[in-house]
Amino acid sequence: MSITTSLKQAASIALEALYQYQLPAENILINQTKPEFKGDYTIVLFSFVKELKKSPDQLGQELGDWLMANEPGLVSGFNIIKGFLNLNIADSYWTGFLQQEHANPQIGRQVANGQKVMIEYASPNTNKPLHLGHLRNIFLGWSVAEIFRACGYEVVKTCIVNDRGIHICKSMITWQLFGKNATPQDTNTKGDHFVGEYYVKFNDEYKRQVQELLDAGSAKNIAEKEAPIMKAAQQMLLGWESGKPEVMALWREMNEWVYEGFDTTYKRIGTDFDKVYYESNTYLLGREAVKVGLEKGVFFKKEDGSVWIDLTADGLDEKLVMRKDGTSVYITQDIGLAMQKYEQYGMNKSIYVIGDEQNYHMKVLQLICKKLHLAYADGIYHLSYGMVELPTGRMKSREGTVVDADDIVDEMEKVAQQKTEELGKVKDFTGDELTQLYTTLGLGALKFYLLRVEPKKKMVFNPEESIDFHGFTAPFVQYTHARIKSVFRKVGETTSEALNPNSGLLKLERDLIVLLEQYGSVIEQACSEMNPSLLALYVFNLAKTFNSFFAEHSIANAETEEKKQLRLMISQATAGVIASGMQLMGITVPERM
RNA sequence: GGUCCCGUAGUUCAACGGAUAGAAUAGAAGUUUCCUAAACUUUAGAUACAGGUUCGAUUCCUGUCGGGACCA
Repeated sequence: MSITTSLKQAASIALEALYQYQLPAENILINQTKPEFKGDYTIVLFSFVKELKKSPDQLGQELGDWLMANEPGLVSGFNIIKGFLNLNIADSYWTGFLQQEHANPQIGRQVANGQKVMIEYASPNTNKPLHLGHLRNIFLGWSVAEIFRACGYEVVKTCIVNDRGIHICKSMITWQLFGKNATPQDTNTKGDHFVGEYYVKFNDEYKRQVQELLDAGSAKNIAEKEAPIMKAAQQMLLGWESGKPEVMALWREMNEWVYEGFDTTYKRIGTDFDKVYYESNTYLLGREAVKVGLEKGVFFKKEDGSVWIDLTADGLDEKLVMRKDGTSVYITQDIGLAMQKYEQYGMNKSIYVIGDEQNYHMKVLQLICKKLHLAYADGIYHLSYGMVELPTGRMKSREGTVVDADDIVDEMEKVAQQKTEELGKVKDFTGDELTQLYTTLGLGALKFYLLRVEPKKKMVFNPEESIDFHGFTAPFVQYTHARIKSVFRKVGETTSEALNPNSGLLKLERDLIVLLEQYGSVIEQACSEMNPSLLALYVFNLAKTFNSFFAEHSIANAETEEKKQLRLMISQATAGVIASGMQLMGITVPERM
């Protein structure tokens, strides 16, 4: 149990014992004591000072006395300033914690809880390569999956591939017209980039044709409709829908190229999926749901035969769920897929990592599932994240400002290489070791950069800042880990001797143990908020505090053997928690750098 | 027209309604006979505006101004 939980429970019992006042432990507010005051944790008294009709000073004194008398293993002293009861936690508590946890690889993690969570992320279209926005999505999805696992959940990672529709037909028709049977292999191009080029070319050609028609005197809306290449793409979509063999063959081949490209990128950035859904298989789903909804009276039919749901009572509007020609719309497919996922996996929670432009859509999806009384409706969560913008504003494909995923990873690794060579600390590494280090540092920096901001907030990707490996970055944290490992290589391991609980702790030693003790709570909070940025913040603070400690106190030449052991244990625990916390963000840490 | 999100140091990010609003970068000044200076120490700098709720508001409510997303 965490120290704050223990303190809350103790305080709750104290209030009952002293004043017969019942206050659930979770309603007691405990903060970390501000550095300018004496103490480790602080109980904020204001919330019950009024109820108990006592002065904050008197209340604090009585509560403090009670805690000292009844929880001597926890509380060793206290002081009261205004309505704040500052508690000193006993040194023996901290040394006991350190003794027990310093070598525990499972530190902060929870045992299996029997719950299953599904996380859907990445979810690309197959007409163009992945970009920076996908990376934020993928890193978030992966990290949240790891965090749930650390909290005892069984995790299923999924991806829905948007592999059908007009967008892919655009690439297909352009390849047919201009591709001269070229392939990714014989042009030595990554498959997803290869197909993406034809998508770009489609737009260029389309624009050209529209202009041609405008010049010939067509009205704008006519020209946009009549451009031959657009009509051809639409023809192709019809061909796909009716299953024309030559269209299907081309579609399969081009998608295959894209998947090869995606797989290369996924592998490189260290991500994968347990189950991949393809929209070409799922886009007809959901019709059953429409039928059920009509029977239950959740949906209604208009005269033209289209089916709707009225959400005006929930502050939304009327939503179309099936067109008059009987074809389903996105929301219908999503309901259908949600049903299929649940049938296959029976998960307790289903998390969708999708950009915030879909907030409305996801709200509607969940609401409809609730109204249909689907078993898993309450388990649906939209992990909504904000757009990644450039300092110049939004990325726009038309203006060529989209940051390609492969390019940015290349760039980051190049910077890692350059900085490593400048410092020259690992000249004895083999080529493979160096390559691995550049990936660890470059990719780590990128992941950290994208994860350190709260997901729901939009963020600015500043290329210059992103390649800065100082301050609030992965390499800073990784460096701390490498330093600790270096100490152990030189000084040796910790002994199994028990720490003396009464030898006293210096401020920075104590600060570090206090931080280490918080790790489990941080994971828990990151899980309940689905927010990896909390971990980024935490490991950074831990590394920073360790660096101060490292500069201030010697480990190898500690004043006594006892101190040396204490500091080795602190170091070992710090390295372990850094590695563990970074792993939850999909970031590895080096032994040397 | 309707719904939703966001405005914090020059910049990028923090702060369950809690103490003197924290970091990082950029700026200024320092630290290497000693465990990795990708580090450490010191310094200066911010809550868009106007009301309200209360012991206390960056946080909650109302309005204004600015930015963004979505629905039709």
